[in-house]
Amino acid sequence: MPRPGKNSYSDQKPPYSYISLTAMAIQNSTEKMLPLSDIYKFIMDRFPYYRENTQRWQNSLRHNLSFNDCFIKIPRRPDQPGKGSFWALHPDCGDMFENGSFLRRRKRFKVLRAEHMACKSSPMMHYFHHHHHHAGTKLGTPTGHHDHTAGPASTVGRLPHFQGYGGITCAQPGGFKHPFAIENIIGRDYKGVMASGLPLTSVMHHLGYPVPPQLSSVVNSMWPHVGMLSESVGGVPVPASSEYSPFSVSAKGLYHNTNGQTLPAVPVPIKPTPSLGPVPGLTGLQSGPAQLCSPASVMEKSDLLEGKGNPLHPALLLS
DNA sequence: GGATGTTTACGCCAGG
DNA sequence: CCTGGCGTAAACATCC
Repeated sequence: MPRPGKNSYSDQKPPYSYISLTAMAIQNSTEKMLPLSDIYKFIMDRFPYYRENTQRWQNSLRHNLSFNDCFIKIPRRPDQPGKGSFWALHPDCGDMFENGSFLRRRKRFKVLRAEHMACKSSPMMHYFHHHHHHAGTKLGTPTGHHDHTAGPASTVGRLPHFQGYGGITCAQPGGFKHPFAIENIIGRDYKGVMASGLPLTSVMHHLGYPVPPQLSSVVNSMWPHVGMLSESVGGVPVPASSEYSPFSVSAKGLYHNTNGQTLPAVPVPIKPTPSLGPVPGLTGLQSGPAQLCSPASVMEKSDLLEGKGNPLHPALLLS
């Protein structure tokens, strides 16, 4: 029984990974993208646990942003001052927490390495025919430890969904050379953008450069953070309500539902859920600073420690 | 110089 | 027991 007062259970470590915390913050934003400092702020506002040891967890969080392909960096427009880039969710990362656990995903989202190479050299197939075998130069850890960095050999051919930006990103039919030199437009940031398989047009659009309408419609359909520039998307309906679904990391999966199957917007816990419904409860967060609920509320908190079990957290039980 | 990104390395641990 | 996801430390680089 936690002492009522300064330190109560509410500053236990929340049962969320940095990835889920960051995804929450991004999804909660109206533009679906946030600068790093605002991600920090979101987390610290809602989780007292993260008001301490900031150096430690913020380093970890930055590591996650860079390391995980599910996060993409979007450069600031000239009219948007501030430090650092915006961070958004890769449109193809889908529902990363469909297993109901916000601590561990079923599978790490990785962008095919071949997609990166395809941007540099059009014939790409020979890349992983040769390279992934003597990849010991850089990707294999020197000690022969297991491959933490999930190199291309382990992911190639493993992602059935990454299809469809290739046409937009760099491999336009007939070897399309982008009309504007993107390297000049966005400077050194183009590297990170291209490396994440980000559609070229979205960057151009975001930066205020003209984008052919037939391309921008595709872009808008899967890039809500680039949207708002043209509200009517030709032919592709953007579900307006689902973008605010509680913790709607999965909502993006709806945008390009490959087949008829639509994913549930709300992850349903598979793990033993001791009490309460499956709603992870982020519903009221989309607008406004969302006051924290009083610590008298529902949680069991006995098994919250170390994050085992129920993915609910009192700080998220809002609205 | 501090904030922001990138990368490598390693330990822990849950699941298959 | 092995694999892979995650957290953490740390050493950089870059940009304001």
